[in-house]
Amino acid sequence: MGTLSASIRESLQPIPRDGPFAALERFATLTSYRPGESIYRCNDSIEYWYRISGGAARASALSGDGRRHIVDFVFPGDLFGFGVFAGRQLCVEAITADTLIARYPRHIAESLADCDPRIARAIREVAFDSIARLQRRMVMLGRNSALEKVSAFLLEMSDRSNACGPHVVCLPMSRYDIADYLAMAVETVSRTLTELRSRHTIAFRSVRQIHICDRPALEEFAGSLGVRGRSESVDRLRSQLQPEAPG
Amino acid sequence: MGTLSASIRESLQPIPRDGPFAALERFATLTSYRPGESIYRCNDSIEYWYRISGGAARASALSGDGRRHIVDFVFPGDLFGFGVFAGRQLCVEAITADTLIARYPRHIAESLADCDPRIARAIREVAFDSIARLQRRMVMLGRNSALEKVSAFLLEMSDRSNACGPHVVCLPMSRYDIADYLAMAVETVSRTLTELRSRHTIAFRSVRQIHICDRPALEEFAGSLGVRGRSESVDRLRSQLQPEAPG
DNA sequence: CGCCACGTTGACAGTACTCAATTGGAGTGG
DNA sequence: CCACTCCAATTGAGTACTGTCAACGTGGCG
Repeated sequence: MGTLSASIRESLQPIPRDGPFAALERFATLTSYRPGESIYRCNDSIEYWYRISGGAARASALSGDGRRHIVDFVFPGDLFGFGVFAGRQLCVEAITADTLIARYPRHIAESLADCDPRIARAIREVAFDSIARLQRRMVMLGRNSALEKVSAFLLEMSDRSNACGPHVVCLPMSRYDIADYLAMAVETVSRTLTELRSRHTIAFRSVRQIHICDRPALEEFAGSLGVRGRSESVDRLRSQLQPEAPG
Repeated sequence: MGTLSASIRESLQPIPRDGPFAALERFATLTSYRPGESIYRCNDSIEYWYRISGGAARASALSGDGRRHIVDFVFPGDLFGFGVFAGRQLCVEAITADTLIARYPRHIAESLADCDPRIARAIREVAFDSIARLQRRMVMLGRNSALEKVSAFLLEMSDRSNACGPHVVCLPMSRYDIADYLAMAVETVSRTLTELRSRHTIAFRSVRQIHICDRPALEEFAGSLGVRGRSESVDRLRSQLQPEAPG
């Protein structure tokens, strides 16, 4: 755990002092959270936007039958909380020790956006990026194979939580978190990881540190239209099969 | 088909001449599309925002194995195309006859947003709503039961495509579209609808017009945290089971 | 009338979920 | 330092569900 928290501490993203959000930083409130601690509860009033600057957190919703659904993991640099809690059904909890969160009063942020078009534009950018990422995740969730889901998940984590080395993925979350994120049973997650290991696609440095031995194979499993956009492969596919596009 | 297209024509949302988007309407280009026609192809350049004012359309992505994933259905009044096509992996196709689309040049919209904070704010609203809706859909997709997915889908359509009567849902899309939207096989969609009918939860007015006989039962199947937010039931659940929240 | 796409139903197989037991690692107390 | 506990993670066996393949029914349209 010592190594992990050290690597996380190294990945601390300083609150930017320039850029379009600089004016906003004056009104930020910084708070540190312990693992499992709630940053945002389901029925809290929606008065803030958040930016995570260190650690990791999960945004989860409770389903009717008591099932937990993890809607998103957030990593240093990510903004969240704008449209996220419209229905007030989500709560956000810290995953790692020393999760550092900056909180911005919503009405102040809105006012600043009204005055400064650059801020407004930057907020739009962030929102649009969120939409694009959510849609890619939707495609990922739509895959029915466990192998596809887990492979795509590892690739996504490899891109987003870039704490460890080039081919090493640090997973701050538990297997249960992964299961609730991918909408599958914990046992299946575990089994799939084991299978990937036996295929020598990945290797375990520790339980939560995974070495990607064969990234092309992983991308193959995840399907070419994975979480990351790869236009060339999509082009190739589009030429190969024309689904039902009429003139 | 005559009845359907009539009911759709009645649901035509006129382009608003007032409100925050009024200034934008001067630059709108109106186009009508036939069923299956592409409004936006995968690799088109991203130069426009779109507003659908009549009919219905689907936004879909192609997966690596050739599978089609429908990321969203859009109905009259919906705006789309802002962050949607960041990865250029989505294409949008009309579903019904006389699908009417207004197209706004992106750079003009952005400029107007820069000048008028009300427009910028309105765009933010739309984007945030999209995010919230996408997250609710993510939870819906996460359900593993076919009954839950289809029930939640019917409730969502009942709320969004409010063309028909109070308890009647018009489904402009095919069973295949529904299957690709819910990430399940066509046959399972059909079987589940049949099961709901045999339970007397729904009834078929026609193949694409469904009468909801027992809405509470449908909501029960969909799980209380469905596509629509119901705080009270969530509260009840939260008090019943405390998943793993530490102090 | 026949074609075609859509929709439904049936039989079968495969995959993932459930229940259950075991292993492993971290933290605590003797 | 070791035993003990607790929880995460893994593995195993059996079941239920859904996907696949196939056939059939249906409605619109040339």
